[in-house]
Amino acid sequence: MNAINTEAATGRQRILDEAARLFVERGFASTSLRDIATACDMKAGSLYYHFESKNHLLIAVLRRGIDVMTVAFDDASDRTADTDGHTRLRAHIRAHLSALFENGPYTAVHVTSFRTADAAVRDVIIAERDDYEAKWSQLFDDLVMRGDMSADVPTGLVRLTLFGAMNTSVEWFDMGRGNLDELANVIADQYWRGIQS
Amino acid sequence: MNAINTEAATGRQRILDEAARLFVERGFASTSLRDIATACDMKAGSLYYHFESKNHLLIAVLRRGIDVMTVAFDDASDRTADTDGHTRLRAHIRAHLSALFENGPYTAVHVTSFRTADAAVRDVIIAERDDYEAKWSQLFDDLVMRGDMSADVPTGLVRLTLFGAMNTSVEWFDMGRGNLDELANVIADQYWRGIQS
DNA sequence: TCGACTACCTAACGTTCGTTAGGTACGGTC
DNA sequence: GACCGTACCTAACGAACGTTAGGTAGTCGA
Repeated sequence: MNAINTEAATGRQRILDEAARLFVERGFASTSLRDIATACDMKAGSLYYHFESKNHLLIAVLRRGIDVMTVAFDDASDRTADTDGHTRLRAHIRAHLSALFENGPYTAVHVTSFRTADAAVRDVIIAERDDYEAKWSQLFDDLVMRGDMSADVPTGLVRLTLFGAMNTSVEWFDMGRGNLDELANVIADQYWRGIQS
Repeated sequence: MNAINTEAATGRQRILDEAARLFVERGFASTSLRDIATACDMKAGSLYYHFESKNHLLIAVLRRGIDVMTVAFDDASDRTADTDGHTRLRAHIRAHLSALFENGPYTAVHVTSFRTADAAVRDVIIAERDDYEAKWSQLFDDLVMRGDMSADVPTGLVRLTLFGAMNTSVEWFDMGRGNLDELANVIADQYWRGIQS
């Protein structure tokens, strides 16, 4: 499947892995096809056997990022659909963080390289990514409907700030030092209860 | 001073303005010195009269971004130091958003171009930017000390997620459509009270 | 009137980039 | 053993990049 093995894959999969890693590390524009090829023990021209351009490679990486996010979200929904609001929110936050840190660098590329991608790339990806954001909208709507969440809350804006809070963690969170469960709890508690005493 | 005039400045100031705007719009790596020069009605080589390299230009832009943030923060502190916790938090959130949207694109460059900047650039800037983050840490410490904020809250993590929530707004907030006061209120309420019913 | 200084321009340098055309080694199939 | 598709490599193209050396108009105090 999309298993992240202990050691590197080969061929097309290897290219996707290394490209995603480098896009997150240095940004899309600062990563050359020669950089990616070298990381795969290949030459730059060889990448064109698998991808017709650098932009199409980026599209493939972003697509996989959406897949990873979506699978994680749906899994969280399956596990917590019948629980209380706080538990559901925390599970979905944990799932998004999992997509960012535990299933390859694909989802993180959305955070670091989507904004400055060519309009042609963004147009292709936006529609697919909107489906993921719609899942979050539905989650918030459901929380309001069930009375778990205050109806006064502007769910659209809160959802956007929550994305910001989660996504920016790729800039400072260190999987080696920090604990992802703990981070998910902090964000969930903060969004649920607030920080006032 | 650093006034943002109705129309473009000249010389060095003009270069900084256009460079910051383009860095936010396309990203640092995707903005060429020829792009910046053209926006200033200049030629690429002329930029070297004012800046010794593209990286030094980025440093100058980032420095100004820190200035803008810091001035906004201190101003908010002066105005609300003696008020309640919620008011203080909202004022500082509003100040940060003001730095991002109302005082030129300088601060926004930190969000979009700092992460992928050369290590040499980051090293120069990090120390100066740490001072700004320390101001936020002190604010949180003070809120806890005065009993406004729960002592259970991990202020370090919450501060990082708050930065994420605020900063990512440069990707979706539209000054023409949205209201910055309203956005500041939403974020402040959410962080203070939470979203639970 | 004269240098000196400021603020640019011109033209080019060497490098790196995405991309392409044509070639090659190799495993499987008939 | 001829053939073929797969998965690469080699070598080069033109374009764009950051950067530099040297030139030039305008301003200004002496």
